[in-house]
This record gives sequence, C-alpha cells and structure tokens, in this order.
Amino acid sequence: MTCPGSKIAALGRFVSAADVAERAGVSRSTVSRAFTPGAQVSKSARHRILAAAEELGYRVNRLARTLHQERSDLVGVVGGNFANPYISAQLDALSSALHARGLQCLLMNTARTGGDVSEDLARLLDYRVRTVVLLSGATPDELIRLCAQNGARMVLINRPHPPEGTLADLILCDSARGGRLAAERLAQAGCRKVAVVVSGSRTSAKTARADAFCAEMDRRGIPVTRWADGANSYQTGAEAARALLARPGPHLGPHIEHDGIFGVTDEIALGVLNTARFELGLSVPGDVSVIGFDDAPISGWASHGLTTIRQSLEELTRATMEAIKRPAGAPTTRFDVPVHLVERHTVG
Amino acid sequence: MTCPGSKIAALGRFVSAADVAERAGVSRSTVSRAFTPGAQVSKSARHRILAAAEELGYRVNRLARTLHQERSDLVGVVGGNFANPYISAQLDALSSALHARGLQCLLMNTARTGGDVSEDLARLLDYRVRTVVLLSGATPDELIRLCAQNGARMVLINRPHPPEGTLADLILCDSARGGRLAAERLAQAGCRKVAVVVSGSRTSAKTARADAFCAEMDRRGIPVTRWADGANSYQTGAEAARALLARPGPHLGPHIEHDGIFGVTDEIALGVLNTARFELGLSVPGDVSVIGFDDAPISGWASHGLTTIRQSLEELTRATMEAIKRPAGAPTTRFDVPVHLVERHTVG
DNA sequence: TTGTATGCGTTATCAC
DNA sequence: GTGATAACGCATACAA
Repeated sequence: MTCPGSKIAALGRFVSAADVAERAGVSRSTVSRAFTPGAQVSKSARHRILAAAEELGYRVNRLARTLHQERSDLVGVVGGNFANPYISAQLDALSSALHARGLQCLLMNTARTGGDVSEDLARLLDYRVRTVVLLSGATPDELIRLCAQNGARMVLINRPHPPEGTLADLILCDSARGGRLAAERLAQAGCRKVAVVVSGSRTSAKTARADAFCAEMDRRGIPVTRWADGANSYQTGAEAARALLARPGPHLGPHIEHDGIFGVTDEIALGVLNTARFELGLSVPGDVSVIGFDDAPISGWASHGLTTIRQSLEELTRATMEAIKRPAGAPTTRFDVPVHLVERHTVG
Repeated sequence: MTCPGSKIAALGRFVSAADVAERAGVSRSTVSRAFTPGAQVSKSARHRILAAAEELGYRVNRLARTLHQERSDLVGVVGGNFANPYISAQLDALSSALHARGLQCLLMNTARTGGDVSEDLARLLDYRVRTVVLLSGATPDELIRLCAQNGARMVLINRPHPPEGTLADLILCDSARGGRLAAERLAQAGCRKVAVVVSGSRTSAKTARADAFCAEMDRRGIPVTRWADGANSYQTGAEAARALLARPGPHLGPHIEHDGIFGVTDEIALGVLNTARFELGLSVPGDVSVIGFDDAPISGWASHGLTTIRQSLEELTRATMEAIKRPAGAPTTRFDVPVHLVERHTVG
C-alpha cells in the first residue's frame, strides 16, 4: 500500500479508531462497523476505512472491546515448570489450539522465586480471563473463590477434586489405572522389592498414581518403598536413585536395594534411569527396571527408551479445548483421559 | 473474612468498582483511590473498601485501566516450538522474570497448522502489548511496521537484523564466535571431513552459526558438507545423520562419511547423536564427533553428555528483561550474549 | 447507510 | 478527604 521507501508516520502511541475515522472521513461508529462482522456498512465506506486502517497500521483494541463483551478472549494458563518435557509439549499443543480458536494464552508461571503464588494467580483475574487452566501446581481456595465470584471458569488438569460446587471442568487421566499398570508391569518383570518416586507436593494427581501403584503391589505381596521428597524434577529422580539403589559395600550402611522403580512422571523416571545407568553403573533393565508416567517426547528418544504409562497429549488437549469452549453458564464436566502402557526397553 | 460455610454470592459476571462502592457506601472514585498507590484516602474509608472488595472478590480491571495508561502490562512472547528443550527453558525463565516485574506474558505460538503467521503476530497488537519478544521464527516486515506505527517496542532474540530504524532491541549471542569455537574443537579432535546441520529456514541467526563454522573450516582446509533442510527439530538431526553418516556397503552408493558434525541447535545435535549411536551403531566420539549449540538442560544429562556451545540462559534472560524494562521512547540497544565451549563427551 | 449519544470499568481533574 | 465529571477506545441502540 505504502510506496517503497516512504516514511511511516509513527504516532508513538497506538492508533485508534478515531485516527482512522479522521483519515477516512467518516465517524468513529462507521469505523467500528467496518470491523464488526455482519455490520451494515456501504462498500465504498468500508473500502476507504480499510485502506486508511492499513496505512495507519490500525488494529482493533480488543482490550477496550472486552469492556462490552460478556467474556474476554483471554485464557489464563498456569504452570510451575514449563521446562518439564511433558508440560512444555502440553503448552505447545494447547497454545496452538487456543490460537486456532481465536483465543489468547495469558501465561502464568507460579514458580518464580520469592513470589506469592496465590496473589500471582489472583492477578490473572485482573485481566478478565474467561477461563483459568491449571496445568500444574496447587489450586488455592482463594483462586477458586475468586473465579466463582467473578464468573470465570476453571479447567483443572490432573488436579485434585476441588470443593463441591466449584465452577471447574475436570480433565483427569486415569491415575488409578496408570499406577496399577505400572505395578503389573514391574511384577510381570519379576521384581521383588520396588519403589515409587513422587514429588514432595501432596496437592496433585501424582499422589494418586503412587497410591494405586502401592495398592496393587500390596495386593501382590511385593514390598514397596515410597520416596516422596523434592520437586517434580529430574534432580528428584536422581537423588531418589542414589538412595534407593545404594549397593552394599564396606563403607555403606544397611543394604537397601530395589529392582524396580516407578517414577510418577517421566522427568523423575529419567532422572532415576540415567543415574542408575551412568552414575551407579547399573544395568537397566538388567539390575533394575524403571517405568515412568506421561510419555514425554524425549522418553521415546533412543537415548532413553523409557517404558512408561502414556496419557495421550492429543486427547488431553482436545478435552481441554472442549472444556474451554463451553458456554459461560454451562454445567461443569469431567473428562477422563485414557492411559496405556508403552513398552520400550527399561523394564525386564 | 467470610464465615466458614457461608454461601458466596456469585454474580455470574466480573465484580466492578461500582459494586464495591455500593457495598462500602462510597463513590467509585474513592474505590479507585483505595487501589491506587499513594492516593489520598482516609483510613476508615480504605478499610471499609478493602473489606468490601475482599468479600465480593473484587479485582481491579487492568484492561480498563490500560485505556488510561501509556502502556499496558502485557508483553507478547512469540515462539514456534515451545517444546524445544532450550526454548522451553528460556520461556520458563522469561515468564518468571516478567511476573517478578509485574508484567504479564501473552504467549503466541506461530506453529499452528494452517494459520497465517503474519496475522497471528499482528493480533498481538490487538491486545496492546507494550513489547513483542521474538524467541524464534521469522520477523515479518508487517509486524515491524505495525509495531513502529503503534509505538510498541520489539525485542529480537537471535533474529537477523531488522531494517534500519526499526524500534527493536537486539539480543544476540555471538554466533560467529560460537560457530568458530565449534569448528576449532572439531579440528582439534582431528576431524578430516565434517558437516554442519542447520534447519531449512533462512530467516534466523542459526545460519550465522553455520556460516562461521564453514568459514573457519575453509580457513583450515577441512571440507564441510552443509545440510540445510527441515525444521529446527530432533527429527532433522536424525535425518541428517542417516544421510551424512551412511557407511559404505554393497548396496549403498558413493561412500559419504563424515567424522564430525555440528548441529546448530542442541535439539538437532541430539538427533544426530542418538541416531549415530543407536540407529547406525556408531561410536561417538570414536567414529564421529558431535557438537551442538545452546546448552539446553537435557544436553548435560548423562544420557547425552553433549559437547556444545553454551549461550548463558541467565545472561540471555537478564538482557531480555533489561530491554523490556526500557522506557517507551528510549533508543534501541544491542546486547551481545557471550558464548563458550562446554566440554563433555561427544567430541574426541 | 450513517452519525449521535450512551455505556463498558477504569483513572485523572476538578470542585467542594 | 471526597464526590461529580470527563476522558480512554470501543460497540450499539437510536435518530436521522
């Protein structure tokens, strides 16, 4: 539109509909109409307006538009560890799907050092998000209350059940089945003394995976050690491995040895796996079997070949989008994401 | 504040300052003052207002507030592959730093299938973002123009130089030095025929890494094959490895063999590494040396031990925040992030 | 078809 | 210290 080499008139501020109106010689209302689908504008006016907008670089201010609408286009997405291999894949898929629906992704990282998590989450409401999606972390009662009072919906992914009456859609992978599958697989491999590694936080579905695992092992009479400490991280898996796989030796204390370990997330399991193999010099699955939960992309890499319980990212994302797309007043739903065993090379 | 068990009055819409004013028996103006730092309000009024706000679950509408302010608190963060191990770590650090400064992160994923990237990026301006940060992907002229016309700043991270006069702060890791370091290291390892693997997109600083690598190899008289195809992904590295490391055999064509490969990102290099080791049965660094660029967290895992060129994530994030914090009209800056060789176990 | 007037939720300016 | 009033940028009912 602009001639090559022509100077761009920069206002130093955002261009408004009034600027466009002036340039196109129409009223502000007509400009508004030109950008409102289905509104009545003459062809010639629309043409002039669009040309003026193009020249000026005008874009409708959706923040101001939100003042008139029932709901904004903003979806708050909350997580505490976007570098986690599964969470990052989830975020990648979710943000992409949101844009395809014309929604925007307002990211909230709850892991910042020294911050007040509850206040950070509440801040999402300052931006009038239509929905808050929790990928990880706790669900403060404060947030539940605020969302309810302001008519914002919540989508809880693999989070514990909120109090009765909360306006939250639930997306849950079948933790019970997943934990059981992991236990069955280790039992089938002939493990005699196993362990489960779960992060210290008790506010998550990860506990349910561990519980189901322990229950199934109990049923089979196989002793289980439960390691619950630290964050949901590679490092936690590494530390657990050092403690759980200590080999007997002259300088060591009591002989603690496990022949099967279930990490409740792939990141934890990968920490266990690599520490066992490369730091402790153990053979996996020869000396010890390792199984994870998630099926993060890197778990399938040949460098890991981690046997794991898969929760389908596609299903998870689809269910999340379905929940987000629900009308403002719709009743809450619950969606169960199926899980299944992905057989690779870390269980004997 | 509310009695336990008491019902929460839900309006089905966002609570406004008018609601609070009514409940507290003051005017809207006074409510506004109560939430404006340094404004003049009596102790008793403030007390009543905060109590009413707390009960109702009121939060200041920052979207409406933005209408009055020069700039919004929204920072647009653009990326095309948030599952990439380095990008995701970068996003994790950046989003955390933004929140610590009271800024919000509006995420834009440019990788969605079938979408118009340029339109998606332009959409960021609909939300009056104060700054657009480009983590990856191209920098459409359209976006540059729109930002200039609307007074929004840009921060380009490892992107090619924009046209003269663009209001963009540049954050650049020293690609030339990095590429040279990689070449020197492979030469030092005694490599005789090397290759560089770079993604197909030509709109990025990744090309500069490859160029510098090639130049240094040329200077040393070591032949270089340049593989430039596909995305910045693990898969690209895997495919390149298959082609570049084909071993001579009865059914194969000409003998193409390289003894050193530089992947311009760690994700690519890891694809090369794993394919060489686990699919082609080669010894790394015995048969072939592999070196990457980024130093993503997983590159340091014992399962990889990738020798790589590190661009400090801390420095990168700090520089990015410095750029974001600049005043609206400040002149643009350029920050160079130092790189250095991280010696691990994939180069002989 | 177009322009005027009003309202959305906030802040800033002005009287009181 | 407080309340009325006018912006901010937009959408829309209403008038022309």
